[in-house]
Amino acid sequence: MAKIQTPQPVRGTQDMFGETEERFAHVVATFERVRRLYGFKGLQLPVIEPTAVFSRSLGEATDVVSKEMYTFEDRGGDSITLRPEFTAGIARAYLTNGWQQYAPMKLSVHGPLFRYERPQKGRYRQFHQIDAEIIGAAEPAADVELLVMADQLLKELGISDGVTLQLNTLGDTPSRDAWRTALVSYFNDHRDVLSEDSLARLEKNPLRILDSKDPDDRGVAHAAPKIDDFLSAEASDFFAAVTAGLDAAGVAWTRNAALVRGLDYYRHTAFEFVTDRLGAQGTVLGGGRYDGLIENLGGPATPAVGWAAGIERLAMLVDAPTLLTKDIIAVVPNEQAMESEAHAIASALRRRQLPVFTSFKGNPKKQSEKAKQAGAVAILYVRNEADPKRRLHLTNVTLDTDQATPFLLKILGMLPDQYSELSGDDYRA
RNA sequence: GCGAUCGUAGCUCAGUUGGUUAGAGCGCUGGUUUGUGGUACCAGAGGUCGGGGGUUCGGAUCCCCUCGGUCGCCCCA
Repeated sequence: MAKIQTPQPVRGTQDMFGETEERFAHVVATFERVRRLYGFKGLQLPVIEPTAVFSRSLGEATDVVSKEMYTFEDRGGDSITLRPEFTAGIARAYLTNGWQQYAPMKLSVHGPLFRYERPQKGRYRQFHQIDAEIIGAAEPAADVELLVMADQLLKELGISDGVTLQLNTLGDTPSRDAWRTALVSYFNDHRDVLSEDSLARLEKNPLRILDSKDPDDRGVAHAAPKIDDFLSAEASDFFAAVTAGLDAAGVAWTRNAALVRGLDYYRHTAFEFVTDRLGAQGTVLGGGRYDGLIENLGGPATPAVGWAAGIERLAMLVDAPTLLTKDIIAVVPNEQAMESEAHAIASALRRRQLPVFTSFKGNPKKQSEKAKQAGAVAILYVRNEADPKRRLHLTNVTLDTDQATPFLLKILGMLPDQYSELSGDDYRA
């Protein structure tokens, strides 16, 4: 009989467990806490959307739309896409639910996203982001609040040290278009020195040449026309208001005039929190203002700002969590006959909110070893004694001597009434 | 899509210029010892050497193809 081949996981997906999972959960929990501090409402959105949601809003020519989307036809013949980002889906929900009535809206989401790319460090085909958006606010104060929140989040995660906020403005639509035209003409005059990649960018996304990694491009890119020379008075004032707001809030930032965003819909503020600790994937959180997006989806002109951050990338930067469950104890029956009583005691303690480790099998010694591996601070042995008062014994494993007695009394207080006494000893000394 | 690199037991890895029955540690199972102190010892199970093809008397080892992991380019969080 042929051996059954175990199916392998889909490339670029991950099974998170143990420390990896704890780091991930810690990032999400911290985000959920911080976004509430700023009054952002939570959202749960579909993972699948009509393909047009993304193709119309991100720009047909972008890599995401042209070659990275998981798109398929469903049984009814409709073109469906697994979301490659949050913003477009949020904009769609805003329009189809009539949320204009709530504007301005502060929204947050987190969950899986899908992009068909070659996996590498900090990059997966199914990856996860946290995301915050303010829709329907044209004021620079909205940009500032989002950035202050991002800054606080990174600080609370304890990863702000190696991370810097890089800030730029892309101007309003007239400014951006004028700048873009100037860039195309400038780079066309310097085709001879541009790298092969950048020649392709010149056709598709000339702004991208500015942050090219190719040494050949750096010189020309550095001398390229600056957005500042094309900013309208309004765009200039807007950016000044944003930077003034950040300064007032005590958020550190650096200007990066070469910072551009990959997707078409960005205007005005563009920003990235960048680190050098993640190999090729330096951006840990990125976003900006996208005043044109909602119009692209057939809605009214609606100003909006937002950012997203890769949970996996944040999780890799977080210090190894020392958040192993505190005060977990193990309940071990001294012999087979005491097994059901031991489990009853374990359940009683758990109902009183105490984390309890139990084994399904093994002699007392094996169970004790397992308990220690699981991080139990103490082991409660259930002995085969006729007198309930003599039946329980607590052995301290890792508690300090001065903590041991209060802990024993705490456990005694949690036990069912028939156990009025609890002996104890300490093997640490 | 392109490039580099790796792929031997559940895990981390040895395996010398190609040479009999492919090894270790940890983990797992059973047992002995012990004072229920992350003890020590004994025994055991577990491997299509990623897959396919080729060269050879003989391939884990050399060659080709393929699949997968990792890292980089592109792009992006």
